[in-house]
Amino acid sequence: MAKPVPTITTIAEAAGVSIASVSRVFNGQPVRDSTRRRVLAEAERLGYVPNAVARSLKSNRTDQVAFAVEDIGNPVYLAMLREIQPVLRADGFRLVVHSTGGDPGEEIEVLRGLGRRHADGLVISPIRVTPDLLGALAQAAAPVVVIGSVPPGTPVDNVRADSRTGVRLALRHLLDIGRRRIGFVNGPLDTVPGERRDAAFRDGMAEAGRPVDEGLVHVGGFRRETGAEGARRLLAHPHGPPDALLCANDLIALGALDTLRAAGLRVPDDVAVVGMDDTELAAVSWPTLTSVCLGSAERGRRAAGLLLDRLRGAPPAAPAAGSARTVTVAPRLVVRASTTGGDQ
Amino acid sequence: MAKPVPTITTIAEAAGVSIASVSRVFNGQPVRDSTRRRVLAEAERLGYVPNAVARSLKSNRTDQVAFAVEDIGNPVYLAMLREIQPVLRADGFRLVVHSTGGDPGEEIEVLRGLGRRHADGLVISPIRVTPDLLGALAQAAAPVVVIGSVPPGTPVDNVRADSRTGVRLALRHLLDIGRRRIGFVNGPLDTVPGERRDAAFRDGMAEAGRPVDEGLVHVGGFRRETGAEGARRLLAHPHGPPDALLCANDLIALGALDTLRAAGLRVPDDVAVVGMDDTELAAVSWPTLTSVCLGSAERGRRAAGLLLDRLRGAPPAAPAAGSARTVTVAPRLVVRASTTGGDQ
DNA sequence: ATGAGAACTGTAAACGTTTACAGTGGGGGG
DNA sequence: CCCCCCACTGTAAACGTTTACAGTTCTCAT
Repeated sequence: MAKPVPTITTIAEAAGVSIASVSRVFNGQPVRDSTRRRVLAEAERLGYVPNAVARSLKSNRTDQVAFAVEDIGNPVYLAMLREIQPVLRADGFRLVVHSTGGDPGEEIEVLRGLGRRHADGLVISPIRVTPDLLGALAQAAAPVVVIGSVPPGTPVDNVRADSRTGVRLALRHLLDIGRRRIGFVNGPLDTVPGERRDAAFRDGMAEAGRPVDEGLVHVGGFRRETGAEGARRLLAHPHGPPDALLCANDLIALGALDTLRAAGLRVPDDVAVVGMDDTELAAVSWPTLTSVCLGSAERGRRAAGLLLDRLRGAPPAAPAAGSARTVTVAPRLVVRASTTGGDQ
Repeated sequence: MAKPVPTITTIAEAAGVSIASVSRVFNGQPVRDSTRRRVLAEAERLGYVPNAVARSLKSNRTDQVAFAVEDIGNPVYLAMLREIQPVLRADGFRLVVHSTGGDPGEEIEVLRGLGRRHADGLVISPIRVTPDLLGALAQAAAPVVVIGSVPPGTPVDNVRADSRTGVRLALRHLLDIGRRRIGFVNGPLDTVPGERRDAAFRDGMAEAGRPVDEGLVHVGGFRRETGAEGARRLLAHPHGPPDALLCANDLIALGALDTLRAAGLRVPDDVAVVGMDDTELAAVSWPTLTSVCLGSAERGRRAAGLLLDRLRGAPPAAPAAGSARTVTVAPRLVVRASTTGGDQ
């Protein structure tokens, strides 16, 4: 009852040709028509399927690309995944997904995996950029594209959002609709996005000539509870609640909406709320959420494109010194009811 | 400037031992301590990393598992993915994700991939079960677990939801809160979930002794627009709008909420709304959405478990005739504001 | 019919491992 | 002091392909 899996040799014998001919048939190389037919017939009859592993061993390609993020459930990373997958697939690559939980150790492990030849390339969006990670990036055994920011000089292609402009867009919008006391609820400052958004908020306020009231700044996680909790704290401000809330992502904004609603404050009449990332949640919440679109989908698409360039180009996998490319995706403010209250 | 990637042979020469010893060092087999140290030192120095492809060729394992769904962006599948990944990872498997767009051809292609040895196993959630697909399932070259229903006798482990009970829970709840004219907005009838939910709705109504008014049944896609459009049609019913709406998934329900709000109807006072799948959207919408949890997360977890059983067990990969296991996950009604209006 | 050349085919080596089997050497019991 | 056994190590074959090279068979012009 042992059913031996047929190999190229099995087929060669059955068809009375050499293994080279069988190989050629399956690689579309020139073969006499009668030979091809015989081989295909036997392959069909015996249920032969070429072994991709053996092929990889010779060709040194796996036709796989890895995608590593903190949590694939995060709508931002999901949006990237949805764009990356079809682009790679069109070029015949399969996608291996790694949810690292944000652990730099695991991220480095994934980078190592490139050396093991698990994948031909990697798109990674590290949430914390440690020196170890940078070291591993520099020595990666296959092309890597980073979604996010890396220090200048890092020899790696990268696609970044422009938080600074994004925050500025949001602040300008809030000022435009007449808000003056603007609160800010952010995620952890030791993450790249957290740190960026903090700096951008302060710069943006300075640009607008508004002092930052530390009593109106709250820092927590990029989670809904942080929004709820931050809003509670800001509402208790001695000078009364702020008239606008800038939240470092949509989840935080949703949490803030919960608190505001519970406190009986009207959005946007009493407090305008702006989120960031423009995830699908923004369109679903009530009121619908004005949000800064940082272009996750586009970042995913661009990253996949950059990676494919390297993958298609001959071996010079790692960017030759100085040839690392940086793409910056422009942010866009998507105005909804939580700041204008009109249409819903 | 060619930097030859070191192989087991390179290390063997550098350390003055045989390749067998190097191999043993990296596989934790008994080796004299001094040997081990020398090998590890050279490996470190030369940056040797074992080649997983070559290893796979010998061992006939890839340490990869594939997960194939229609659209990985769908919250239901995403919930599965989030559970599957850590379970498999704990056993050392990487996850290859396939978004098939619901094309049976692509699904069959993924099944074929098992024969090519792309992966050691597969979790698949086909949205349409065609005869071809069943054939491919029966002949899969590696263990497969189906999330969803397959005809009895199909030699494949599967994990299914219990739509019937789920719908019954929803109907009973709606009846309990005094609703009598219950509308139903469903997805395509030629998909497994669509067909199941339709049957369940009709059975459930029959059980409750309520006739089904076809004017209160709408069929479209599993999309938000279908909900909006279905609600519009049902509102125009000659006897007036229904007092409750059962929607075949949360997206449909959200669309319905949009329409109801636009029409000035109050939810749940005028119309109660129930969704299905209990995705994160349900908790975010306004009013928050009562939804039938069909246990996607648990289905994912169970599926991963079943697959691991097969993967760990010796070669009898395919279930021996009749040993296919079926797990049914119990549904649960999550009551929120869209039917009780209380807490929000 | 013959030869040149094209078109195809076969042989064998290589890809980087794992592992059965056959050494090799040293330590301890007799 | 010898021998046996054990622990370790080395040799070589195998995994299933691709491909350089050499060999074979055609085709066609002469």
